[in-house]
Amino acid sequence: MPEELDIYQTLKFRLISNGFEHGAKLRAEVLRDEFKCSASTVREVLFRLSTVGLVNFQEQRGFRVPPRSARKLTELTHMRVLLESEGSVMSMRNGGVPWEARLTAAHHQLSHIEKRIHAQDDPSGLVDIWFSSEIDFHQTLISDCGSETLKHMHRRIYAQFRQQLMVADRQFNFITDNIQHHAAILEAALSGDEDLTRAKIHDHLARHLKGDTHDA
Amino acid sequence: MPEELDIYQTLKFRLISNGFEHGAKLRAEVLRDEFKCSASTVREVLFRLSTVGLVNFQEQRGFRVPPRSARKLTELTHMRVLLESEGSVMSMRNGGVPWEARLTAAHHQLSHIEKRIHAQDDPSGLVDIWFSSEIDFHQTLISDCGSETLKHMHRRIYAQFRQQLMVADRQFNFITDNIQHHAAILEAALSGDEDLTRAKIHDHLARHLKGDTHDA
DNA sequence: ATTCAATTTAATTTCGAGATTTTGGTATAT
DNA sequence: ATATACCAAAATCTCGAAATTAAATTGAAT
Repeated sequence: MPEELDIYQTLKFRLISNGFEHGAKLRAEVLRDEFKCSASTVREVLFRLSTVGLVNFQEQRGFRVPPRSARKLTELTHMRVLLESEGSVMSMRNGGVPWEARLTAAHHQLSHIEKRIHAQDDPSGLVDIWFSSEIDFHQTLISDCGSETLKHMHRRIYAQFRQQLMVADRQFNFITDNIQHHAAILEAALSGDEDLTRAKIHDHLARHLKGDTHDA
Repeated sequence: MPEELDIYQTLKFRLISNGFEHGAKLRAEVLRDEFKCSASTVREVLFRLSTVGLVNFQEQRGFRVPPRSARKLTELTHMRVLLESEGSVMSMRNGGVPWEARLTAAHHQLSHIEKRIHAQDDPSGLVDIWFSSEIDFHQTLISDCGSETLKHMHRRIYAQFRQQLMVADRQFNFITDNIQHHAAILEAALSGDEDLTRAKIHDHLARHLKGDTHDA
């Protein structure tokens, strides 16, 4: 049984959902106890996570959680805009009606969650569902771009973006805007207007592009 | 001594310069003899090369050189156009005169090599120099984009592009076009015309884009 | 008191062997 | 003849300890 995959997934989820402190050291000798395996195994997993950019590795100095950096978040946002815009436009050309159907479905699901969150006082129980729905929508957006390379890069960037973005806003004060943003992206994509779609994707992420004022 | 770095660099160079057959298996137990080290060490190096996308890794099935694929080359070219266009335009805005100076210098060097190649019958001795000059020019193009993330992604993509692109054209029949392309990119960048620069970068790489008419 | 060097401590990297899994071939049954 | 089950060979993965290197501490000198 590739138990290593479990360790990989567990660590990845924890890294993305800020289960570690930014900049914290990841010592294989410590993590071995939690997963009841050898230090070498943890080491390999950490190497693979550095593949995805979720862990920093330095020769002779071990592994660390990437430090929090407003600049990096800006850069990652910029890349997201670039990749998602390009991928969406390509999907609009290649995907056809089946893609529009899947995008509509993904948006319907996301919209449903976001409206529940918006109506609720304590949305903490919906965080995980919202999280995966948000990923799903944005991945569907670029799913028919025809380039595995682009999608692979986007997965990397998105994961790092999540890791950088501390969701301190547990009250989801941004959810009102998000509902409109996502609807606008869907509408633009279905209308076939490429420039408008690019613009709406940019607007959706714009708040992360300037100086950071992204928590409450 | 971090002898592992030597192994990494050696293998990386060999992978990029097509020192292995595409799709070939990379067995740690075999490579250990060449580098006179343990199989585990080679294993780690291969993991790190899979980080850069130069080696494919599959659970329980070891490491392989990525197979040759026309589609992948197209995708990588597309990413190069996307990243280099964006990075160039950002450099044009941020870099100022110092960047223009460095770009001019890089082009001068590259141009010199390419003209020598063009004039010579057997340019095989100039391959390595041309190779590094070409990298340098394209990296200088995006060097002042202000995003380490973008540059990091570009390095990955460029290395994979090189790996995919079998330089079967040992006679450098493309060199005539390349001289004009590179000059056109330089001229456009110095003129400050962003759209023209994007267009020239696209034209330069267009021959690797199959059946896909990219936007202008 | 501060700086620098030597020493001690802690962490990382390397290693080869044993355990696990895949692969390839052979035999048996349908 | 095809398919399935089983077995042997080879490759991969895991492990814990030894070797190497970085970090922390101590101590001496300015």
